[in-house]
Amino acid sequence: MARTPQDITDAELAVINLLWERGRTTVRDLTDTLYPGGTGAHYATVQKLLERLELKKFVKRDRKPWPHQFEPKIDREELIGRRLQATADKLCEGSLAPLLSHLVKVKLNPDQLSSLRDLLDDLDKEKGR
Amino acid sequence: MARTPQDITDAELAVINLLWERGRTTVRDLTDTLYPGGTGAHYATVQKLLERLELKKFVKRDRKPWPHQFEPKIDREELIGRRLQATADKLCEGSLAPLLSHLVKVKLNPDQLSSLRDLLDDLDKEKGR
DNA sequence: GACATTGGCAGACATCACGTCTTATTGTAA
DNA sequence: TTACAATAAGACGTGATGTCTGCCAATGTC
Repeated sequence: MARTPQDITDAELAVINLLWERGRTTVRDLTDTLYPGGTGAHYATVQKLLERLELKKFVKRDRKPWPHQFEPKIDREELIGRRLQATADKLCEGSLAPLLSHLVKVKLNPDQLSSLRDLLDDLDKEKGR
Repeated sequence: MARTPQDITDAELAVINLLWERGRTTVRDLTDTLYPGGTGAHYATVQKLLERLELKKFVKRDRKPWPHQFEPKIDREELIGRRLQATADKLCEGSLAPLLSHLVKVKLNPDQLSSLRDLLDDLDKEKGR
């Protein structure tokens, strides 16, 4: 049985998290934040993670400026959707309904339930327009 | 950055999936279904997967009968919840709300939305009782 | 009871994912 | 051109994961 690689690994996630904050920045900036007082090795690590993220199309690299500028090509919302779908694929034959029903029945408290209801109402209004 | 091992791996999931169907059964039965006409090696593989699942408390082994009987200690629902929480922990600081809002806003079609509404109504009725 | 068959157990093993680091090359600014 | 920073390419160690071998224990058959 073949192993399924992660879309975005934990270390990669740390990088892209920062990218989501910064929007667009350099390896140097990311490294200095992720590893304050870090060595050249740390810098190379971040570089490698960005390289892999670029390969997987989760990050866009602008090679025009020097040094290169990086920005996320996926936002947190999309990643959430991707992970949810992956969970549904593995556990529910692709159907999202079981995820939803589990959230509603087991994981949500009354407050969250009521804001969910509000959210549904808002959507209805939009649709009605 | 330490890697986070899977709760249940893909190969293990194949086994526990079958366990969910059978409820309670033997290695032999699982192996014959998973690897029709399989060899002794396949049998040992299933055995090892079960051993690891037992270690991780996802499967219970009854050593009284011969051969041993296995049954799941976690059901699909619980595993879904676990995966959802893991996603929330990694992407939303543990909060489930973003998952929910993504599902509602992006992944669900009108039919699914309306059955979600029904589900909420049902829950309300139960609460009212 | 001796034997054949099946199951259990312990551990070896190969592969790959992942995080990290080294080294060499290239570009930039002074 | 010299010094320095960034890029590029790849090596490396560890551990997760899936698989398999080999040996012993339990069971059933004659």
